[in-house]
Amino acid sequence: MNYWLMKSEPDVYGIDHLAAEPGQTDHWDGVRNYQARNMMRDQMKVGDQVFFYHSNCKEPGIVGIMEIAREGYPDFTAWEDPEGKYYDPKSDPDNPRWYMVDVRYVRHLKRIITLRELKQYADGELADFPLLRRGNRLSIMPVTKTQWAFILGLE
DNA sequence: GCCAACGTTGGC
DNA sequence: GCCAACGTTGGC
Repeated sequence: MNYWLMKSEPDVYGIDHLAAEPGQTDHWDGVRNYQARNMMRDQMKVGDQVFFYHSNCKEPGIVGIMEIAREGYPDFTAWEDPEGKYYDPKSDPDNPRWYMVDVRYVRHLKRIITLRELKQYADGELADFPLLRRGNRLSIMPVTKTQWAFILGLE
């Protein structure tokens, strides 16, 4: 089993949105970055555990856990609505450029583990954690089993 | 709202 | 294939 972290802006789609979905499951659409796409398309497996991270907000940090419910498949938001935010004329059903996965809500953390707190371990236990790397902008990143356990231990 | 960092685009 | 221009991300 693999571990991941996925970012979303809570004003756009936060963990409470996911928890309120039917079956507490939804597709993770709108990723338009090749590295992130490759992880969803090629590496994520059903049952993988994922940290839900709130970005671009007052208190950025890890707010909960979800799991992969369906493995990579074409992101139809690239073509369903030409006026849509995620429309990309270079992607179509016959030759999809973008992929997504389905995620299922597991639980909220007992408290938000903030980016500020995680940074305290940037030179220690979380030295290789991509989230803390300078200038990092990846919206999806792998988490090692060790990092996963350490972060959950902070809860 | 600012702006540093980074990815993508497109002219050459 | 280089690289300047541009757009986006995301912390602060």
